[in-house]
Amino acid sequence: MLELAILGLLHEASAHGYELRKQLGVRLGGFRLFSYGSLYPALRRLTRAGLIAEDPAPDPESAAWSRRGRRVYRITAEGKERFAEMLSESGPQTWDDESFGVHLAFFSRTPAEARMRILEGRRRAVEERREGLRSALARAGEQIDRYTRELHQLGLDSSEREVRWLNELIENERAEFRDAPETPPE
Amino acid sequence: MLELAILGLLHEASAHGYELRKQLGVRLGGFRLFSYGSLYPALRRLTRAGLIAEDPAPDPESAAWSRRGRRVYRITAEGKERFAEMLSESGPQTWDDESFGVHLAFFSRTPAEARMRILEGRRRAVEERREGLRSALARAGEQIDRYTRELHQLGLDSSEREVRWLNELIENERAEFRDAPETPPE
DNA sequence: TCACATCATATCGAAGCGATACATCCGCGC
DNA sequence: GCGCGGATGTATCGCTTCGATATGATGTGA
Repeated sequence: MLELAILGLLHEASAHGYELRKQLGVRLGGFRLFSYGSLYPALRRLTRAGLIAEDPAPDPESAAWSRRGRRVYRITAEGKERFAEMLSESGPQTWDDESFGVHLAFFSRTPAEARMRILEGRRRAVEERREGLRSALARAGEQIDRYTRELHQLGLDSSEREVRWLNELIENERAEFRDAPETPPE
Repeated sequence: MLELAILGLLHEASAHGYELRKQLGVRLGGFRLFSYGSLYPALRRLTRAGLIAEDPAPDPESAAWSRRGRRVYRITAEGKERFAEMLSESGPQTWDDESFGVHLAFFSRTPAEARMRILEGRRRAVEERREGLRSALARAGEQIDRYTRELHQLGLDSSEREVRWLNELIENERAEFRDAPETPPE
């Protein structure tokens, strides 16, 4: 997850760890902020795997870039390939809150069919949750703790909203695809 | 988090691991389901800490209880104490989605003042998120990726809803407290 | 009777967290 | 021009949780 996000950001511009973390906060709308304890190990993993590489010490001329201690990373060709693969993957784990959010953040780089698969998968997942909550609220009725019931109600409302939101996105995708069956503009 | 949930469930009835996990799914309205890889280590941790204890092999008479391999746990006096402490704790981490959900699931065992602190803390946290999303949507406007903007919009809507939901709960608490200043019934 | 689902415990490696440590750099008050 | 606090920046530690997987007992129904 973090690795997908890092590759996505480095795809746009080289950066160092600290900055990546800030960017991530912006891109993911604050719904997710990875800790340094995740970030730095991830950067090392990616480097070891050859998906990113550390930029050499910068030109001493450009003083702004040469702050001591900074380690600037760039994405490699292999990294771009892997990124494209990951973007298009779609499975149960792709549909959970976290992973879906990250995928959406890089959706404009995702091929149209993969976008569709991911949106529909997410919809199925949210619908399941919605049905689970519905039946939990239906059965039980009074015997369940009132706070739990409130929580279920909030969850049900938000699932319903998200399904509607997904329906709109999906409808949009379809419309766009009708207008431009090849890779849609972005 | 898991430990709080386990203590809470065992407070109500002794149980074995597999069953605890199922119960957790019900109690938390499916919004959270811990894996076995978390559960069994947690049970061992709690046992080592003396907060729960393994029930001795059950009376061979009661066949239903004596299924081989089952390890039934009960909460100890120390565990009950610790549970009460944990319930009333309130800090930034108490206010994140997961932790808040678990706390809410055992809210009827939580003292009124602690309930208030937790609800208000959660409200502050959600309001912060809401403001962050609002300003992200305001600035940028067009330059941000449209999918990201959609995600932000969904997040904003759901924060707004949750704040309203929290306001109602808080108002309820206050009303209840006015009617019965000592420990409210439940 | 035998196959299949469910019940049940358990462990492994990987990923992420929160805290913390430790430097450096920059702007601001003095 | 000096120092100080806050932001910048990298890094690691111990811990929790996850998902996959192994293993076997028990119930159930064709």
